Amino acid sequence: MNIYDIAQRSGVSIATVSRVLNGGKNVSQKTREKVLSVMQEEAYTPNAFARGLGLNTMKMVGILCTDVSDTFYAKALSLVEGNLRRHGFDVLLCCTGSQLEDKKKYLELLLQKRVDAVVLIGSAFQENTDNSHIGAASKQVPVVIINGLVELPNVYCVLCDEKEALTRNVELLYRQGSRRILYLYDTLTYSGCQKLAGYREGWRSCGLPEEDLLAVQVNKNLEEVRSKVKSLLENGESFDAVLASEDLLAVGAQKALAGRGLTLPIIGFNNSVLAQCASPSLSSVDNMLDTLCPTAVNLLMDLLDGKPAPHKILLSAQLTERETFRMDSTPHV
Amino acid sequence: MNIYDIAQRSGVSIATVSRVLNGGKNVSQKTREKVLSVMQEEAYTPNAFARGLGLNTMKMVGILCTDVSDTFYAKALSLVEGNLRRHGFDVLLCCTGSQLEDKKKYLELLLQKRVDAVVLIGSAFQENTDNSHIGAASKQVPVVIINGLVELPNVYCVLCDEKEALTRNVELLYRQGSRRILYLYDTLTYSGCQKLAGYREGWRSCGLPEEDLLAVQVNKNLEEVRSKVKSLLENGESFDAVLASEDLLAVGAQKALAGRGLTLPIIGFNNSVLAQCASPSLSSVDNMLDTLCPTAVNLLMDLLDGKPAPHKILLSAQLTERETFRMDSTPHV
DNA sequence: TTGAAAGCGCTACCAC
DNA sequence: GTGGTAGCGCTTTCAA
Repeated sequence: MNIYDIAQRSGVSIATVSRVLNGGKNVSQKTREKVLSVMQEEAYTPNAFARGLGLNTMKMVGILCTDVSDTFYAKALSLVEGNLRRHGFDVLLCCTGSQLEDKKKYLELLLQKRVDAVVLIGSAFQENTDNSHIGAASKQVPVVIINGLVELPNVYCVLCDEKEALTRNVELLYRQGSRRILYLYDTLTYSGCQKLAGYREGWRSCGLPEEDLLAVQVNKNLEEVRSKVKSLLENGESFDAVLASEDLLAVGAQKALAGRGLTLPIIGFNNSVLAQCASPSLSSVDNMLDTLCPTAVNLLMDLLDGKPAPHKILLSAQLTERETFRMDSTPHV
Repeated sequence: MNIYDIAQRSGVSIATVSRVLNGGKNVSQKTREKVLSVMQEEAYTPNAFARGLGLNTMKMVGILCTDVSDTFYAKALSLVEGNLRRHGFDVLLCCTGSQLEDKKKYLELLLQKRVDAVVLIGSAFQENTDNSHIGAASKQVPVVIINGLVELPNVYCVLCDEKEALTRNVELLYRQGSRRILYLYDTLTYSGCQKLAGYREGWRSCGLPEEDLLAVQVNKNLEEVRSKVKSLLENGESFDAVLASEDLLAVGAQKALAGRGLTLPIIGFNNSVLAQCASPSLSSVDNMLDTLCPTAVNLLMDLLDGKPAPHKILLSAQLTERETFRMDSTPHV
């Protein structure tokens, strides 16, 4: 069933059917109704490929994400998808993993499908050395990065000030009496670097001795984190509070500490459900996905409408306090 | 840059270019190389819409999911996407929410995009009353349901025997000495009903009195679950073990119990990271997404290749034991 | 092994 | 308001 069939059965030309289909203006009420009723009867659905060919768009946006099974990315994806759909766009999803080669390959794959725009979720898409693929993509369609920063033409970034968040956390703990704050982090993506820089910055602003900085890299795996922190403790490493770049790491640390009967102030990051599930529940930095994502989509819609838009939108984070943070921070270990 | 440009620059016809593009057989080595090199030079990418129009497929599979931000669904999505991509298919993602009207609407939207197949993630897509939309969809493309069961032509289901899993859990706890097992559940989707039935079945097989059945429905929200269980305890409801239809519910119960200084055996469901993050970590039923999803995709690939495939594949679940389950189950309360 | 040409189903421009 | 028709960029059949 195609537009010709509908035209024939309605006794009009395909041009008229096309107008009805697209809400065109120059159609008499009577004709429109007739055509619509025929479409209904025949359960006609216009061919999206043909339409795409003609209009040079299928109203699809490609979303690249390193790992949807990650709680944080999953939430971002959910929000972005919902907002895009509200604007009539479909989402072509592509999970890349963390290998640069794969990210490049999949980005190309997405572009080949002729998406109207690309959204990159997470700063993992911002390489330290080589962002040429993003540059290439942005020559074809607008690129929006959620929580990453790449300064190139036609690339737009909406992100959270994670550096500042970490600085504040350090200062907060300092005011509570902590003097030696362990910082756990996993990857050194742009986001990872920002957080680490924030940790150092806070340390400095509190006037703490630089040689006491205690930043430890771990894999994002609960058991590995737990055993890492456990071994830190066993080796006599001393600290009186814990910050983490990710809730999961905070939970791992908490478990290690609990294993030794310790309760220190711990602050996670991302404010995911993991922080809530921990016992006691963990305070965590909320990086405002709930505003970040709609903002990003709105920005994209402006772009596609040909309106100008800022290349960078920076939101400040917000600390969500829970049980772990309300405790007294008596130095231990 | 289109196929005509490439043809011209290569000194051949578009037919030949097309053959090269599709790995066609009848092209001389020399011609092929020439064309390929021109394509390379011009960074030519065939137009996916035109190709879609000609082939009547863009090699896309639509995935419907009620809520990607849910840990369980996110993992399923991740696995399905990865496996589909491995087979050269792109994924059109659509998050529907739980309203039937929306599910129907989005399913249609997906079909309008002319996807090659539809994958429904979760039994939330199996309504108790009206599955006509699934029937309609299956008349156009194969429908694969992950962890749901709809018996219709061209609908294929890959699922986990959750009923049996719950029955076994009850029996296990019974052998450990539990006599009054609280069962927490949220929705009564197909999956929800199966689990509940399994709980009852286990009760029966243990010869426990039916009037002691203690199944309580709660919302899937940590705080709500916690307060619900807390109020059960306050109202003198007695139980000596907890089963849940979802890890989050188990965690909520655990928190309520901990608030009263109780530690009972608790078994969650889905074996998500939440169960690991809880303290003490929770045993949980693994419903085998890691095998379920690849199996589903392989089945789909067979279908698309015109091979026959079973309409139902049932896998048995597996209990992952953690701290909460290794404790003595001394009856409390 | 290659090329010419007829679709695929739609949009949009131009006439009437 | 309506219809005729030329693309859009590709695949595929048929001839050569």
